[in-house]
Amino acid sequence: MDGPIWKALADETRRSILDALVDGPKATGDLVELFPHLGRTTVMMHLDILTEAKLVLVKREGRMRWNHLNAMPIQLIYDRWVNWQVRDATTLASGLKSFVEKNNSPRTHKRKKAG
Amino acid sequence: MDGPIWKALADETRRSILDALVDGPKATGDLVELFPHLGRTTVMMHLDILTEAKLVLVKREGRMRWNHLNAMPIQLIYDRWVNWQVRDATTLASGLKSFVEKNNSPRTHKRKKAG
DNA sequence: CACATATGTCATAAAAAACTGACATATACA
DNA sequence: TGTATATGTCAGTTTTTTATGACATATGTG
Repeated sequence: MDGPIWKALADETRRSILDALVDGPKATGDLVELFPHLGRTTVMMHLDILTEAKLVLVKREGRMRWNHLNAMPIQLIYDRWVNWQVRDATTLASGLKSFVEKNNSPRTHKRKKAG
Repeated sequence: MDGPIWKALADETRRSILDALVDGPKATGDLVELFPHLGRTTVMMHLDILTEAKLVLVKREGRMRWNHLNAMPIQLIYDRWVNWQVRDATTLASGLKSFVEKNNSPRTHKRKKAG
């Protein structure tokens, strides 16, 4: 249900795009210039993904496409997080807290490093 | 920097694992039983990703591995979100709000549906 | 020790996501 | 109309992620 939001936020480039939109709406071309290492098609694909997640709202003016930030969907994530916090407080009180303090780098088995 | 957290949360199975751990720590085998459509190796891979993101903390007892939820990293995401909210309030006041209300389904160009 | 159990590691296959070039459309403006 | 500009679409490759089977280690118990 909220899957698309998480997927949208999982990519570093897309999070950067959202950051760039915090100061106000930007045209697609303006955004493309912010990512010199990426092609225009790529940036547009990221914008589509953000738009499907409703994190970006699009307004057209002539041949310009203005991309607006929409922070509302993050509310959903926030709600989920609040639930965790409340229940986690209980978990901490019941013994996990001391474990966390004593056992900071548990180091499980190895995983191949990405790249 | 907080990339691993977002990546970890992007997957539905991993979010379910975190939900399952809210009630308290679980052994790896217990978690495997919660996902009958997945193999043990797969669940362990997800646990590794969650552990690297520090969303899950591991405690060993004999041959048992107890996986604990750790909600702390979400605080980082929360902080980022709060900043957005504050600045978004400004954005809304300066005209985006009426746009959002009038223009609910902007519908950009088509993207192939996943699957 | 012999055996069951729980977890750890590795190589590989399948699926999904990221990225791109080439071409298409649509608007502005002389 | 002709041309420049900004965005839209498509087909394809590359990279990353997800998933799994086969085998290894490590612990508990008779």
